[in-house]
Amino acid sequence: MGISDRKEREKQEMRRLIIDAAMRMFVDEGYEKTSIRAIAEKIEYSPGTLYLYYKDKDELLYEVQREAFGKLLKALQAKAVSKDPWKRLSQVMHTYVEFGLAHPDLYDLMFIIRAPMKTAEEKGDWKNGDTCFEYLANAMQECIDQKLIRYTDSRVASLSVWSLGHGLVSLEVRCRFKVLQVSEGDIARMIKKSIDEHLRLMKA
Amino acid sequence: MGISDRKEREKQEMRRLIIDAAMRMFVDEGYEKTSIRAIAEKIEYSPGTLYLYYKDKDELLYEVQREAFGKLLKALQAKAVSKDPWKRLSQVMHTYVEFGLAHPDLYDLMFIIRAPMKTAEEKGDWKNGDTCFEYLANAMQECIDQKLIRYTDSRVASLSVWSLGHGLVSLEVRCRFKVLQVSEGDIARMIKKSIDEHLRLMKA
DNA sequence: TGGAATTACTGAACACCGTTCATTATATTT
DNA sequence: AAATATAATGAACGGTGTTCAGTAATTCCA
Repeated sequence: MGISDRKEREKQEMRRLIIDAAMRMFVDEGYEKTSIRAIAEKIEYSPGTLYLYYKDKDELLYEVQREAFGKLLKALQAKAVSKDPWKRLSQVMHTYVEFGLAHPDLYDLMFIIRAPMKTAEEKGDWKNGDTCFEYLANAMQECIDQKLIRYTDSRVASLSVWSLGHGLVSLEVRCRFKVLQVSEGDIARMIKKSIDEHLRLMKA
Repeated sequence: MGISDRKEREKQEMRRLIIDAAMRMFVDEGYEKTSIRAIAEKIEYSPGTLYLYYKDKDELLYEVQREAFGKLLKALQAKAVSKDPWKRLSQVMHTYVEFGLAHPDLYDLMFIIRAPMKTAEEKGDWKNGDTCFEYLANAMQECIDQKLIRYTDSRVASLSVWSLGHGLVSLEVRCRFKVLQVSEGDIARMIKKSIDEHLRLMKA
């Protein structure tokens, strides 16, 4: 049946059109400040139309988040590929933090804002987010298997390094490091050093 | 001049009335979900009146944030008082994380949400926030002076432990640890362990 | 003490927001 | 060509933060 195929294709194209516009606007203006009306205007449809393709703004964000995790995953697959798990762990961390600092608004909607998790809970999984975490967890597990680090519980170890990375990125993008009274360039250097030092301390 | 004294006193009382209501409601419902109208109704004034005492919602948050940091500071002064800087460092970290997990909505408006920093930038300082950070920085500096830890740069060391603590709390309160597929109780234990392990690794 | 001036407060109005739904336009099927 | 099914619309609903002309209360001064 050719017609329903085309209909399905057109529907997917419409969803793409919406998501592309939404992603660009979320990144340019932030999630909260981007209105459904503004997205609709950008793609030259009426506000109501968006609701024929996505059930609410939260679902829109869920999709954008999924794509954002896809980007992070691609970055990991490109830059964190060392066979040596210890090296790979370091690559994962630096890639993660660099991604966050380079795309603060994407990072925001992936890891900081509250909204999206509503839909994520309903759908029962955190698309691509899971995969990104596994990337870290695998490197960590291999490190422990090969007794390269001083942790024994790989879950706690993963929790720690992820939290450190997230803490560094999120305090930075939310301007909380202003309290340090240090120039932006210095902060960037200190963030890198912070990761390296932590990895150094972990080393068996 | 007694009258203008009383006027000033009444003005301060009014500001207290507003802030107390705002804080309670921010904590109960969150910042975004608390409307100016709702605060006004709670204290039985019209919405416009609030604007005679605070210039916008952001300034309201700035004040609430200041009080929240006051609470954290009090907690630190109560629970992190060991003479031994190493012990004190551990007390600071555990107090910080316990505070965040016990008061997630306060923590939210202190360290996570974007809004308040606008006013903080205008006012040029982060009231009480600075003092809380100094509490950590001092303990850290003493540790380094006494060569108790393997860091050399106290700023990087402070950055690291704060980021770790913040990462743990904020990923938890924003439900990102769901990816771990672990029960809430276990996560709480892993968070504590994560801090202890990190301190252990830091030890000289 | 009584009228003028100052201060405090109000609440309707403005320009937004996410979302819904009866209506209209388009496309497909019979 | 008419009937049906699908797609899109945009006005309307109940909400938001904020402003401001108008009113009520208080203080001041003759």
